[in-house]
Parts: sequence; structure tokens; C-alpha cells
Amino acid sequence: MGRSSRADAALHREQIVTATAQLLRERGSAGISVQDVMGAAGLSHGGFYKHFASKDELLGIATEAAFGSVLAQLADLTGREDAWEAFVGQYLAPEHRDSPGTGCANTALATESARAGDDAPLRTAYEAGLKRMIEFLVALEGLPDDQEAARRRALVDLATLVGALTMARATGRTPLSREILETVRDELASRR
Amino acid sequence: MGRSSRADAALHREQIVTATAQLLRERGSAGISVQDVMGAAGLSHGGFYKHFASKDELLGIATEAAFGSVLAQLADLTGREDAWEAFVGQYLAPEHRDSPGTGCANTALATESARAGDDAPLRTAYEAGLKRMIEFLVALEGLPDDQEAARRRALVDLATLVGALTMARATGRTPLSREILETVRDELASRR
DNA sequence: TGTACATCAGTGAACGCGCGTTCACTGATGTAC
DNA sequence: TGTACATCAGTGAACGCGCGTTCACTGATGTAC
Repeated sequence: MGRSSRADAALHREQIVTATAQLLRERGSAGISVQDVMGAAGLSHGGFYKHFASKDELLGIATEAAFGSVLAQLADLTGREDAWEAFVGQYLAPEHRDSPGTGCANTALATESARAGDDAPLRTAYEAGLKRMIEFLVALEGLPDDQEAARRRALVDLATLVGALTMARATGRTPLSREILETVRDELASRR
Repeated sequence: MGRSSRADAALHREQIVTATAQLLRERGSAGISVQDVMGAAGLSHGGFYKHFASKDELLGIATEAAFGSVLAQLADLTGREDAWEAFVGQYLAPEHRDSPGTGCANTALATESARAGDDAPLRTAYEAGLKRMIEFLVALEGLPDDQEAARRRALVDLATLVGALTMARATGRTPLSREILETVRDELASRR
């Protein structure tokens, strides 16, 4: 096999990033190898460094991608009458609990960011993504007359969502897991 | 070096478990090795299997120990007039954010439990520990006339605490991290 | 448009390293008399 | 209490394995004329 065309190489890079964004959320950085992510694009592991300087760099790019796709989904909600209930309902649904690979990057990558070095690309990308997610929630509050109160409510609500999803995932498909999802969903939905 | 006395061996086992309970919360299971935890007890790695059947078994035992010591700390709060404010204040303090190794086992190990197999010892120990922590919070609510409402409030409050601490840790010692801690602390403290 | 050549995406072997686990061995501890 | 012997906690080398990264090489792609 010789050189790939620029278009093919760009496609491969995109496939590597997309696969990493999913596997990273599912297994964490220690749970995925360069071979795993290259294999997801149908390539052998050796060519990895033609695309990325290191595994750490890819993890940062994949974190950006994960936040990007999640925030794009959230953007679809804005303007809807029932935006808040819809958001909470989706966020605390069993489907979201059972598919971390395509779900909220904030919940899936927070512990990863906490354990990464201060200068790690993943950490930088996480912080930027979290700020964008907070801004989305503040906008969803829709209280232009008191931005500070809206931000406080957004932070508290986001913490509640992240904590509930984290514990629901930690307890798998048990009755307790479902109780957490339903109880927190009902409470949050009733706050607007 | 020959055989250790039973008392010494028991001490070594305790040291291994204690060190693992701390390192596990700090770095996660993929971040610690058998050599790490044996070294913490001043031993070489080979003798590990005289104490434990596998690394997985130790992780389960260390998870129990982590929940145990945290719940013992919490028990000290019961009966105090300001138990709720004191608990929230400690939980969302910068000191707790910066010392995961001796902090809340629920927040530190939830993602670990989510990624462990359904039958992994860590997963079993996590679920048992979480149930005990929920019971502690329900008791702290102190509403014997409506246990169901107390449990719902406990679940929502716990989710909020876990999510806030998780995001504060993920953003390290940044202004955003401090804002999350203070905003959620003030909100939760004012709910009782 | 056709040809000659430089570029470089991808291959697959190799690097040093650390992992969890096993095992033959050592020698102090614990026990039986 | 003393002695002989069995037990077993701990050692350190070894096992097969997978990791991130490097590198000489291949040959189709892209470019210059």
C-alpha cells in the first residue's frame, strides 16, 4: 500500500478523531490504545504519528470533538417551548446512561480532566467545553434581567445533572440507578 | 528475610489496603500497580498474592475501606445543630477538592464503578457504599414523618454535591472551579 | 496531455518499558512433643 | 522449658503481553516541466 490521497488522509484523520471521541468517553484514556483508534479507521498503528504528535494531543482533539457534537445536539433545543423539560428528560434518560460514548462529554470526561496534568491538551479542551456548556444552560434559563441569578441556577442545575448521571452509570441497570434518574429528573423538571 | 509473624502480616495487609484506598481515589485503578501498593507497605511485589487473589479483589476491598472511613467521618456530624451546613461546607471546600485520596469515595470511584464489570468486586463494594451514604443523608434530613420525601431530597442533594465536586476537580485551581464550589455550597446550605 | 521526479500516508518490525501473575526458594515463626 | 519440624510471609527472577513511540521502507499521489 502506497501513499493515500489528501482527501483519504483527511477522512482517516476524521475517523480517528471520531472513534477516539467515542472510545474515550466509554473507557477513559487509560482504556484505549493507539492501536485501538487506528484500527477504528481501518489502519495499522504505525502511521499514527503522521496525523498526531502524540496520544495526548489526540486526546485533546477528541475532547474538543466530543464537546462539539454534544453542544450541537443541545443547540437544537433552543427556542422550543419545552426546552428545559426536554433537555432534562433526555439527559437523565436510561438511553443516555447506557451510551456514554455518544453522550455528555462533561460527565464522561470530568474525572479524566481532573487527573490530567494542568497543561495536558485534554484538560484545556475540557475547560473550554465546560464553559460553553454553562453558557448554553444560562441561555436556556432565559432571564436576561438577572444574569447573575441565571448563572447561579445554571451551575447548580448542571452539577445536579452531572452527579445524577454519574451515580446512575456507576450503579448500572439496577433499581437504584433508575430511582436516581427518575427522582432527579422529576425534581429538576419541576423547577421551571 | 524469612516469614513475618501473623501480627506483622496482618499489619502489612492493612497497610496495603489503606494505601490502595488512597491511591485508587487519586489515580483510578488503571493508574496504580501491584508494585505501587506493595511498595507503600515497604514490601516487594512478589508477595502480593499471599494476601489477595488478584488486583481486582484488592480494589474491591479498598473500595469498602474508602467508603468506610468516609462514612465514619460523616457519622461524627450526626446530632450537631448545624450538621447540614457543616457537611455541605466540608464537602464543597477547596481542601476536599484538592485531596481526593482521603475524600468522598462516591465521587472518586463512581466512574471507576461504571467502567468495572457487573460482577467486579469494586462495583459490588461501590453499590453497597453508595446505599450507606444515601441512608446517612436521609437520616440527616430528619423528617421521620415523610421518609419518601426525605429520600428524594437526599438523592437530589447528593447528586448536586457529587456533580459540583466532580466539576470543581476537573477544573483544578481555576476561578471557575472556585465559583462552582461557592455557588453550589451557598445554594445547598440555604435549603435547610 | 505526457513524462520524470519528489512527496508523504501508510506498513510492519523493532525499541525499551511496565504490567499482572507465577514460582522456586529463604528462613523466621508457630506448633507438637 | 527445649528441641525438632512444619508452616508460610516475603523475595526476586521470570512468564507472556501490550503499551507509546520510532524508523526504514513502499509505492501511489501530487507537482514541475
